[in-house]
Amino acid sequence: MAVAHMLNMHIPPPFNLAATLESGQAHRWQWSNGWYSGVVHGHFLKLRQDNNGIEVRSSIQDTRALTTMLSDYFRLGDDLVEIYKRIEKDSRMSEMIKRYSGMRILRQEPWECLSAFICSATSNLRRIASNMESIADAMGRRITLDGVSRCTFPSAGLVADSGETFLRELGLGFRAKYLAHAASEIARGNLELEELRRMSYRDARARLVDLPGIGPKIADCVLVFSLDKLEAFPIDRWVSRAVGEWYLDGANLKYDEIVRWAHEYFGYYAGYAQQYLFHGKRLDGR
DNA sequence: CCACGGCCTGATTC
DNA sequence: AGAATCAGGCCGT
Repeated sequence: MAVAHMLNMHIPPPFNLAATLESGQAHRWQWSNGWYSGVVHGHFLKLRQDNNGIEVRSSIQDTRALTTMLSDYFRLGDDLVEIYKRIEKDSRMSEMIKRYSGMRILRQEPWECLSAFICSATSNLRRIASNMESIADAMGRRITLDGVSRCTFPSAGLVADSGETFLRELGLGFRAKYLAHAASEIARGNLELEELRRMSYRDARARLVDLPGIGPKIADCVLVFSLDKLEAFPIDRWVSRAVGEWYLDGANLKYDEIVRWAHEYFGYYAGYAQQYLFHGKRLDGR
């Protein structure tokens, strides 16, 4: 068995690993004995926050490559202090920022992110994670670290080859058709997710919404959590409640009207504002 | 354009 | 206990 390599990586405060990994944006992190374990870019990683940043255990010996990968994944280029200044428009947001200070938006792999949010329709975090794990276990490549094994998330080509029926058997329900279709579009070369990264928010979103089973909410999630569109403002039931109760006094606005409001009110970093509203409202419950 | 039922399925609620 | 209800939506009518 391969030996685990260790790395201590400095991350300037504020940084909150737990809030970042458990705020519903990524779906394959598991907590056990003080460590978060997950698979990023085909590598099995274990992470633990310490005073200086994070401790990392992995099979990667090239510390420079690992540091670059994590810096990209955690979007360390985003200056949280500056972002807070821009979105802290009121005491409510101030409270959320204080409570979850250091929660970052991740830069996930687009295909995996798209898959997760296709699975998210009328589902819940536990089941989304279960679906993602089933897909990985069925088609991914098995990798081991510290005696534990996980699987990489399979390529769109592999998922396309597996087919809708197989995905249904994995428990995706009506979402199986949508995931199979998206996988097929990518495998055939009709859709290149990395191209969306270079497009404007509007154009990239229009391209995603074009796919069956992908509406504005799922598109916005993929755009903000994997394609660098920090102005995307996904509105699920929690964000809808938060905005309705805290800002719009129950006004019955439609999805894109709320998005427009969010852009005017929070500005470019509306996506970050959304993450704090979502996390806060969801943990408060009901 | 708007409203509403239906969709898979597993956990939770009644 | 067994049946409704509800989950980080979207589609078709």
